[in-house]
Amino acid sequence: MSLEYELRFKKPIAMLAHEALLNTYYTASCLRKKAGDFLRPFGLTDVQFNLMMLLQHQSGTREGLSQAQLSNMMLVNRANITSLIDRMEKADFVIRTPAPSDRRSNIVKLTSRGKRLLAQIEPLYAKEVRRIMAALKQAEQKKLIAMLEKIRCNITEQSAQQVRDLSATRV
Amino acid sequence: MSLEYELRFKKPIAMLAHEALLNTYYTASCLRKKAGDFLRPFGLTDVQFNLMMLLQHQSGTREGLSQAQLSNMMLVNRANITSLIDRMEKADFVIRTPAPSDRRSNIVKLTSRGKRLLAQIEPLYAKEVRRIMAALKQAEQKKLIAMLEKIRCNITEQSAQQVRDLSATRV
DNA sequence: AAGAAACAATATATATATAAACAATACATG
DNA sequence: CATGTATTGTTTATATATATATTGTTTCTT
Repeated sequence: MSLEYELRFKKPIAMLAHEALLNTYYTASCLRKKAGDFLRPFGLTDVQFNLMMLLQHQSGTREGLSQAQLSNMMLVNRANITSLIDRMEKADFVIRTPAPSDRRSNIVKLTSRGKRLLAQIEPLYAKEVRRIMAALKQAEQKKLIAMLEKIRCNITEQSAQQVRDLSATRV
Repeated sequence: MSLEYELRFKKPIAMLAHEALLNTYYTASCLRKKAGDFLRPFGLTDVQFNLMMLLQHQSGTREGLSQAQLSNMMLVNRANITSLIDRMEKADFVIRTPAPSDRRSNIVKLTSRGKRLLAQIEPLYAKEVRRIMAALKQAEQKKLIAMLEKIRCNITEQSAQQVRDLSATRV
């Protein structure tokens, strides 16, 4: 099932590079939509579940992560972390506690309700992830990861033109 | 540069399948952010540019596409298409015209301003897409596309459990 | 130690995503 | 031809994304 077919395009995508890019974007979109459908019955969005997973598995020696750490880990900027955690605190999934060492910082932790819910969802989620990604053999999954890493590497790298533009503005 | 490193994870992602999924999602996110940065100086968002590209390259014999066609092609639902096109019409990039055959339907077309802007941006955009995707050889790009298609195919497919659930509700 | 720079969280504004409900129109079928 | 059903676009409500500006803290420099 090609992208063109799925999106009912009338004409093929002219550039292979563009087709690869659009496929990446569209697949991520489909994965998000699927995650949303899966999580909705539990009263969670994909972003909220992601945050809870981070709190559960990426906390350091002490429980919890600061909002800044969370926003770095989630691709969600600080502005959104505020309202996201507002909503999750209201739903009693997480709680803010002041950081002992830095009065600017909040440590976000899972509540017992959050932990219970996560423990319930996680095995089902893992099973569904495995089912979907079983489309690819393990070696293919590794290859996919490597290719996507290469692309990200080229995104961050500035083009020669951009470097020239920047140096021009500095004059 | 692994995902774990880029997102400053303290612990590795336990499941390969999950790592592949998160890589897909994160790479798409980076691509969108890059597109946003690239298009902002032109006063466009990535979604708006995408819509203009569809109007330019996917119109049939007659110029323009209906809002329903556009929303199918964009992963944006009808609700959003309305406000999206409101904004773009306000900015004089597109215009709604009544469909001759169906009084429910609007045909959306590029304005001359929209066409001029697109003509200006498109070659620069194509160049940047080629630069980024040059991280992969052509054969690799094809392989990437094929793998992503396989994943999407597994997303739409219902799991055995879901089928059981559905048939249960029908009783 | 005082000021500058960096950082954490919040607030605000705009632009998507997504679902759900609704009105107008088109269509299928008895 | 009448009626039920599907489709198109709009509206509303909630939840992200994103950038920018602001406030309170911390850290770095001198």
